[in-house]
Amino acid sequence: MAVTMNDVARAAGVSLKTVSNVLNDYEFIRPVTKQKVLDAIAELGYEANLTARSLRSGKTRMLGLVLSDLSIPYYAELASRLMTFASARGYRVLVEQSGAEPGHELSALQGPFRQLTDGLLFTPLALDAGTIAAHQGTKPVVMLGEHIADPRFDLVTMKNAEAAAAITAHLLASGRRRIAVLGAASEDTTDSPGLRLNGYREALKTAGVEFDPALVVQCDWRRDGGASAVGSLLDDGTEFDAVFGLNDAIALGAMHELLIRGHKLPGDVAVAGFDDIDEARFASPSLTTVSPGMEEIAERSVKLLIDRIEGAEASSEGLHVEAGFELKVRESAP
Amino acid sequence: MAVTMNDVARAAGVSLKTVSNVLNDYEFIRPVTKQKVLDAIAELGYEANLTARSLRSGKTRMLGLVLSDLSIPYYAELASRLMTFASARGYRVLVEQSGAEPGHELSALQGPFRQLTDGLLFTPLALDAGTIAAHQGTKPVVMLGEHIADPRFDLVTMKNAEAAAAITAHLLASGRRRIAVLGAASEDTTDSPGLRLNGYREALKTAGVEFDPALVVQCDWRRDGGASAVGSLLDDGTEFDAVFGLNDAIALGAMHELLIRGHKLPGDVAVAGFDDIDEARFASPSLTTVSPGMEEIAERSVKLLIDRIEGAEASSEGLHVEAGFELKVRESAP
DNA sequence: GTGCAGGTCTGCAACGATGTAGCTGTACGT
DNA sequence: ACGTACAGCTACATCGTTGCAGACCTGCAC
Repeated sequence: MAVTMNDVARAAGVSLKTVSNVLNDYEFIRPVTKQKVLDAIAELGYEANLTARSLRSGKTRMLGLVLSDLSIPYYAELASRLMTFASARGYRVLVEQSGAEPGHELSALQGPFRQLTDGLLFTPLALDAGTIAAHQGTKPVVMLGEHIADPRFDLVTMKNAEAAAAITAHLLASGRRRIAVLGAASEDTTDSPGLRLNGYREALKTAGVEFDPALVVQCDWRRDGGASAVGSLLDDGTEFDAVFGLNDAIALGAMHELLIRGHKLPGDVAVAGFDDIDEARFASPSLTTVSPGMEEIAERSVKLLIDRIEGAEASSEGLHVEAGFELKVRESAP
Repeated sequence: MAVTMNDVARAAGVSLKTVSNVLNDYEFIRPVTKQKVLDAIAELGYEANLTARSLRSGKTRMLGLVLSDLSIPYYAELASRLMTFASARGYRVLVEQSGAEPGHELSALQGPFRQLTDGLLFTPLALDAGTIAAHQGTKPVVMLGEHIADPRFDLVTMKNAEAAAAITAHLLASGRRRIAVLGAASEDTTDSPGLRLNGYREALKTAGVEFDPALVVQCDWRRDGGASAVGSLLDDGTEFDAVFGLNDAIALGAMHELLIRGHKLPGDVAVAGFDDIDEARFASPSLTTVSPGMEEIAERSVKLLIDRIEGAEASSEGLHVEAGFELKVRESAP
């Protein structure tokens, strides 16, 4: 059996509660008493039982992180950083994979997972704002990403439209005029595909270049999505001199397909992505992309969530945070 | 306040303990009583308090996963699969990043993290077997990877030597004779660099090709490690017609550097890796590598650990499991 | 009719911590 | 000298569940 507070109390010759008070930094304890307790703790090798503490206090000191799949590099890198920041504030992160399925997202929001955590970092991909609002419960939730931009929720996101516009402007500045966009989804402008597409169109308008719907291709946000999307453009005979993948995976997949089919990069086609995942730097050619400030997103979302949990952030409105972005010009689109 | 068992008991007109018995599938309950309880649970929307259950039962139904860094693709993919398998058996996975630092590994082994989990999936990178044995405590631990091959521990690993030999043999079969090895560390043959290097040497011996120490280069197991390692070979003027990166990241980094310096792949140099991470398929050229059976590793390690936790696996000896591997021949070394 | 087995259910204690209330003793103002 | 304030500590209840022991009932054997 493990050492309990009771054992410590007996060894130190004080009451159970005094041990608890020492551990919780209660103000009014004589130094001599405190020392007796600390000595007893050290001698017995006592460690607080976190489960018991959770039961009594109602806090677990864990943050829930809901994302679709940890094997997606963007999420893996984000999770890693979130854990680091959470750890610095004395919290752990418990990850739940939703597979982007509404049922899983909902059960992460309401089910036992929720009980285990004091607050949620939530990347909603399948649920809409109304459903989330109806089931979010009383513990704090911070939204990550931009699928949900609703004043009711706290949200930490990136400057999707501005960054997409900046990278499009970069392609235009290098003389490209027919820029294919891969990965667009609906015309919905509240999610990241929509916002990025919007940024692209804004940049075209600013440059006075006409928008051509034939250059916009839907595809999965994965490498094979990008590969087949650019493949279909080539097969259709659609002309283009640049490709903007709405994320790096798409761009890398497209680059791969273009190289296989014998196109020269960036000579024939310039390629740009979005996210600045690690491998963008090491692709051949290295991928021009935009870094959406993941470090900042991780830091600020953890801070916001913990402040909500601990009551330090009391505003009743949802706070919206947008991290800064940075253009990363590399070989694929100099 | 949340609904408790007491509320359910009152609503169903039975005792607290009967509700508990229903939830725990106690054998001797009349169907009619069980139904009353289930109805009350449904009506009140009762959900068991996991913290209280943990305190009472001493089980958390969480598995600890200790790895160096979740942003490393291999670990991210492994973690994702482990979570899926654990979830199928009703367990969650709590991840701890050690940064491969001995202090962090040790605290994951002994500290509060351990309390929160019923068993540990441990990737030891910095600690030696003796230290681990001295601090592993009483809860089950399953080692992942090959840093520790000690009969005292359960171990799930891959066929490092055999797989490395197979891929080396493949390079030899295609006519390559001077195969550089990137990522070797010490001469230690118990860790993965050592085992893979050994497999390489075995394959050379079998083919009657002499081993040349000049072709073995130490480097970090990352893309930039591979890039600078192959760079130093080129700078030194060492001749080689193939590169075997001891993992895919090294191989991809090397490939990148070779392409930048104008070498033709696989014409001038064939490149092979190890791990079959997702991006190996999508690199240009796509990377020949060996798949170490990650799916199998994930499945069997979770099964072994949970069987230990639940007492289904009682052998007192450490069990050693080796997953099968599969050669993935692609463009970089056809 | 009594004894026994065992199905069905109940009550109490316990897991290990924290919250609340209250009990002392000293310092201080008047 | 006495009341008050508060530092410093203790005792007890409590969080929501499960383990243990036993009560009660029914059916069957003798």
